[in-house]
Amino acid sequence: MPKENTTVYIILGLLNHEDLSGYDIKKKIDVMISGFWEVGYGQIYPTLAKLVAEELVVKHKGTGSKGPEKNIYSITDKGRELLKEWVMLPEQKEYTKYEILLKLFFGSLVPDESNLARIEDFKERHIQNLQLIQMFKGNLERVLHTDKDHLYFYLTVLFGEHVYKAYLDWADEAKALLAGKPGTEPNMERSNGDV
Amino acid sequence: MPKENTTVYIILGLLNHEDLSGYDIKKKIDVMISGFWEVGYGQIYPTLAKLVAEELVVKHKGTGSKGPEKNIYSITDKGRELLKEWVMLPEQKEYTKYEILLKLFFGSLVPDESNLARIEDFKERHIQNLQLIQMFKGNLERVLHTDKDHLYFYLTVLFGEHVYKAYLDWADEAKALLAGKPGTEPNMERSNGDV
DNA sequence: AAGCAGTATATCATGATGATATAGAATATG
DNA sequence: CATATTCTATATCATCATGATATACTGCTT
Repeated sequence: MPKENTTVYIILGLLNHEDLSGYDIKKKIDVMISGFWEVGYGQIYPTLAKLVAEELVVKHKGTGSKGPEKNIYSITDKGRELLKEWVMLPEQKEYTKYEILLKLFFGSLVPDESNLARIEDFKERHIQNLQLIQMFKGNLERVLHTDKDHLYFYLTVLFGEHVYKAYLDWADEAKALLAGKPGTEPNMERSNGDV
Repeated sequence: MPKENTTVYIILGLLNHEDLSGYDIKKKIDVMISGFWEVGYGQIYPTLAKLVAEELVVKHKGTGSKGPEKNIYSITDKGRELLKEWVMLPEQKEYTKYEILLKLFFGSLVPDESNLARIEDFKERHIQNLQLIQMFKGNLERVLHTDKDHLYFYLTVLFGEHVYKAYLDWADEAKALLAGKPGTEPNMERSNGDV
């Protein structure tokens, strides 16, 4: 199978709900999607041009609400069709890249304090992420039954919560192992990840 | 900060242990590193050429053991230095992209059976991954104290185990939520992920 | 002898990243 | 009211990454 431009479908999916400018699209992605798929301007604007050329979206001048003039994009029936086809496909790519694991993998090049500090950094960062996503989760739970879309969003938030908790659990175990302490094996007092 | 070519350091890190050909490097990465950072030939060969040009590695004809003639690469002192500098840096990039979450996010476009099947696919895939990594883990535990490098490798394997278990836990919860069943909240009989 | 697995290097089009350039509008500060 | 800062908005670029394909030789099987 050829390499696929996922940005196309993210944009179509967002435009399926409402008309947006490139800038709006970026903001929406940052808030709701960036947790599991990041997209930058360098991908958004060229893709929008491509979508216009293929008549999957149409571009029109935005009646400037505030700030400079916008280019507003709307999805076409053709675009809606392509979007739906994509969502129907079972294929689901997955990319994960963790520089921390690379550096740990080559960890014998540096003192263990470096590796421990690295793990500590990682943990602190993801404690923040977990708190943030749990706030999202709390807000969503209140409106979970008002709209089916909220449930789908909730599922992605739940995913983040599980994964961040796994990160924290791993960090604790890894620190204990590196510090040479025993007693991680019984694993009975493992943190439950609640913040 | 400018964009950094991580492949450079993966190659340097592997060559720091032993001389390898481009093909060997690819195999090593696939076995030991691809779980947290994948690299293809399209990245390896151009990077090797760049490393030679910068005198971080040297290329020499391999005395063909089997198959066609090899180009064998060795790290230089300059390369070793650069590698160590990189490992020392606290910076640790992280990319995660999950197409399944994108498709779930736009899940209202398709019937729920589609979404449930998608989650089931995801779960099956990662049950396989978990089994594989737990086999690795078992093998490593037997030699954990024979070499410090084994411990660092073990940490990366442990990470995978935690994350795959989190995936499976999430999949169960997500399926229950989509199927409309209550009773996921108490969360007392949550699978512990053992396979 | 033919076919197939594996070994080995290399390249290409497309996609993604991360930074930067440009510039007008809104808001705050003195 | 002038100035600075932030926000809005579009766009582009070099570099890196992806995934597929091309080429060709070796060793094994049937």
